[in-house]
Amino acid sequence: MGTILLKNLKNELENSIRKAVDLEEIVIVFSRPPDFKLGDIATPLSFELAKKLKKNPMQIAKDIVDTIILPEGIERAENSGGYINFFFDRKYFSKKTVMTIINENDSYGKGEEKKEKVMVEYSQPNTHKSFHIGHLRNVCLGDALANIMEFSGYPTVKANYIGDVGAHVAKCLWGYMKFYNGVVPEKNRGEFLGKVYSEADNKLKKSEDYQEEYKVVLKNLYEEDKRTMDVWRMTREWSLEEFNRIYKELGVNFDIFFYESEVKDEGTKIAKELLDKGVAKNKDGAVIVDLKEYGLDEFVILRSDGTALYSTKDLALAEKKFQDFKIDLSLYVVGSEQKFYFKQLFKTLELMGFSQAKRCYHLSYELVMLEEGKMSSREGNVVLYSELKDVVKKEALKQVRERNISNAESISEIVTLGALKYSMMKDNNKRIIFNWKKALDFEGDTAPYIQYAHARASSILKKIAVFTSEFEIDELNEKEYKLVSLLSELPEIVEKASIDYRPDYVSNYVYDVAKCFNEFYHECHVINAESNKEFRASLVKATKIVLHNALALLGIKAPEEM
RNA sequence: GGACCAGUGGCCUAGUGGAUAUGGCGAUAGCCUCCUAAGCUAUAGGUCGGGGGUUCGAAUCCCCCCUGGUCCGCCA
Repeated sequence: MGTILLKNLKNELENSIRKAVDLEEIVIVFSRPPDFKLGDIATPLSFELAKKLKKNPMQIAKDIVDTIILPEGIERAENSGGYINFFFDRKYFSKKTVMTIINENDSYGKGEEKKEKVMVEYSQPNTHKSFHIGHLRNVCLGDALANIMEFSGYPTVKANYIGDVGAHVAKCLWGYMKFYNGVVPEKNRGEFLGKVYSEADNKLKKSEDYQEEYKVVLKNLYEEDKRTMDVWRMTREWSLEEFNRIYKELGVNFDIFFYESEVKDEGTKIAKELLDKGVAKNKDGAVIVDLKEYGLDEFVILRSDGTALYSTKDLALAEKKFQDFKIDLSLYVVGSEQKFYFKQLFKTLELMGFSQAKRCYHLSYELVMLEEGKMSSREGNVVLYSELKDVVKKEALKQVRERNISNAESISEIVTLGALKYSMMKDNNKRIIFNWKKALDFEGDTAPYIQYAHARASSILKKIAVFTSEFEIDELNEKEYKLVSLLSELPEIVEKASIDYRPDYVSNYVYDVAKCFNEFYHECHVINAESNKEFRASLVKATKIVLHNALALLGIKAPEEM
């Protein structure tokens, strides 16, 4: 890992300020001035000090500006209404930044290697149900989060946890055996099961006789009746095949797959052990952990009939993660409706004595909804991932063909997946109201816009006969410098995203970079540049690297042309 | 009833203690003999849900209220 210029400058500057102020225990906050003309970084420190020193903030700022010994690379400090604004040696900064990016290339933005091992659990689809656009949000967010953790230096394990047991499976199996027994669809077998599930659920609501039949299937499933298990294994495989096809298409690679069916027995054992240890207690035949003193109610960890619950299995899975995989941080990407549940789970893990319980984090996200309301696999009013992908792909293909580009098929695939993923990357505390018009929009704040900027940068570089990363800078104009300045921020953005678990920091950033590049591109010619030609070429290369690296964190490919 | 999340121009959105609130969509007016127009430029559009408070400074923190959503299940 090379030097992170911007961060180093800030550190050195902080030291200089400390010396100038000569006070212990002050927190120095930096911000960006609203305009580059005012400086490169600023601090409102004097307002903070005014209280302590009982002096006018303007005077304090002036004193600091007069006495501070600035580190190398920072030209001057200015007092502006109490703010202290610092000006970089911009040519030096630009040259250093661009050269650093080009040298580090794919590693630019990478954080220092860390010892703590992270596991990100995401996707967690249920077999025997359809994979819809709500599931897509989870995969996109989870994969981006895992990529960000890894890039910021944590050894990271990408984990999936498949829900292959439970009532929904029994419903689907009942429906299959009742109405489709022996049917093996040619293709899209997973989707077929999704439809069977929805149909079964509907019919079960309407008939008590059906209910009785279903209960037998449920019992058979729990008791691992041979015939039922055969159908279960076959259909389960259909769903898994479909999931794997989707993951492959999305370019998502899990390191490990867990299955509910594999941890339920271990979970049952744990629940009983907790009962013996006194961590849990018996209530009406069920095993519960009393969390009332933590404001978390009672947590049921085993049914009174002795069968496993979601919680039972999650306890076993967590133990496996801590003990077998030796992870230090455990991140769960799961919908926000399970917030309370995860608080209970983490508290219980803590009571079980796992030190890692404090480093468990539930990254929650809100639903993807349709304009007419919530989607429900049960109701069957869902937009399937495959439907959405096909429609978007068709539009992308149409648009690529209009542009006369040779490998239309692969480019349109890249554009399609980029557009889908990027749209899922928004603030996870907000609902996404899905609509087709927006899904087919490739302009403005979208992935294709960013990919397009990358393609243009690539195109320029191809047209430059001799590329040299040796350059001097004459005069820097505003567009050039603004771009440099933004590019210098990637390492900090990645770091912040990994600390706050916020993939959207990266998606917002990469959009800003693309926008800034487009503005630069329109104002500053590169190939026929009258000045700064070599510098601009290098700047374009650096931009391409930053766009590529940031998009890669989001799991989005950066095409050479489009 | 209790808890949590959200509320920013017509719509979507950035910003969670700092300077004049960021962009996008849509609208209007321009820019392809010039490195790809999936682009760029300009214009119009704002009680940052409402009201109090803390602070030198609040979209951001505290309190109350309104609206929408979620959870409080031996479902996941």
